[in-house]
Amino acid sequence: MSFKSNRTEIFIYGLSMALFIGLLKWLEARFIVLNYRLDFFIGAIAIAFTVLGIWIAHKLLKPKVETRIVEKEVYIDREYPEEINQKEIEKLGISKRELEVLILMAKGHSNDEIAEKLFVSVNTIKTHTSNIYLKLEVKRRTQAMEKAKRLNIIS
Amino acid sequence: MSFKSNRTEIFIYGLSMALFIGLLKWLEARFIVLNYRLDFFIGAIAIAFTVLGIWIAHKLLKPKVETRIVEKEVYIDREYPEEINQKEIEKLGISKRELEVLILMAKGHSNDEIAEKLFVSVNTIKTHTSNIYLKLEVKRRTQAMEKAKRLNIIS
DNA sequence: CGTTAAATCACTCAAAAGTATGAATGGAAT
DNA sequence: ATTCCATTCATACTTTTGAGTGATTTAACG
Repeated sequence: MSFKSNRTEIFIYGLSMALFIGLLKWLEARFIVLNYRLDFFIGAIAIAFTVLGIWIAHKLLKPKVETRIVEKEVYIDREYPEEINQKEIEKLGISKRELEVLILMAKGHSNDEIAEKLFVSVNTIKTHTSNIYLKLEVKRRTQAMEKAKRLNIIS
Repeated sequence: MSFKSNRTEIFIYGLSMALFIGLLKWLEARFIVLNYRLDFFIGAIAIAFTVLGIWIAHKLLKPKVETRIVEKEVYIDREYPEEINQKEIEKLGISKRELEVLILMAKGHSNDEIAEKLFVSVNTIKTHTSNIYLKLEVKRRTQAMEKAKRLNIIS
């Protein structure tokens, strides 16, 4: 259980305690309920202090912090378009060949055309594209194009 | 104050109450503390039930939730925000709806996703895309993306 | 009122793209 | 020397996309 350091609440609790003790003393001096309704009296105290406990717990308990991440769109006007790309490529672990494929892909070429240009089979291109999608964390070729351009890893 | 519907906790609380009453009865029968240390006895009960109250509050009360919003900056590229070529769109005869489809397409959405976003069927989207390809004089969606961006008809 | 363009949808067939898995090779790093 | 990785390729299967055709509805226009 963790508490906030709220002196006012602690003071109120202490004051309540003092008041209850005072009340008890007064009742004791008067001999009103002590003999006949001791059960009831103690029950009342129990209930009262239970409620007090609930109240102070409610007051003093640290609220659970729920962190909510809100995406804030920040528009940037790029002045140096060719600056970031190489770092991003390395960060994503995109290989030379994959980059070649990515560039041709972004120009709008089909897998067959890319395969022809690079003198390899379509299957190879498919493997490359799949790996590109994994590394770019996308599902489709269009998303790969979009993300690659946004990250400036292609022009 | 709102409670979770946890019967076990309520049962435990009731049991505690019963145990305390039983203890009280036993002490009363024995005449041990009632005369001498009544203050102490009642103080102990107060403290015990305060603790109990804190405990049940901790257990049963819905946790306070403090929402902390953390803004995560998402950088969005906006090189030439206002230079979208309206003339080119008109020249190519691309309609409003086709432009909507083209924009979503360029963001990397599949036909299914676009259909869902625009509340129409996939067949409709296919018709639109086909017409877009005709008007842009391209064969594939990747080429459409490339050409549309090159002509600045999309951002 | 008829024409026209835009938008809607369906259906079929075909091509392209993507998934999953396995495997061979050769170069670089340890 | 052996591990690691990039590159290559294959096969089988699924999903997505595209082509072609036809049809309905609605709103705008003269």
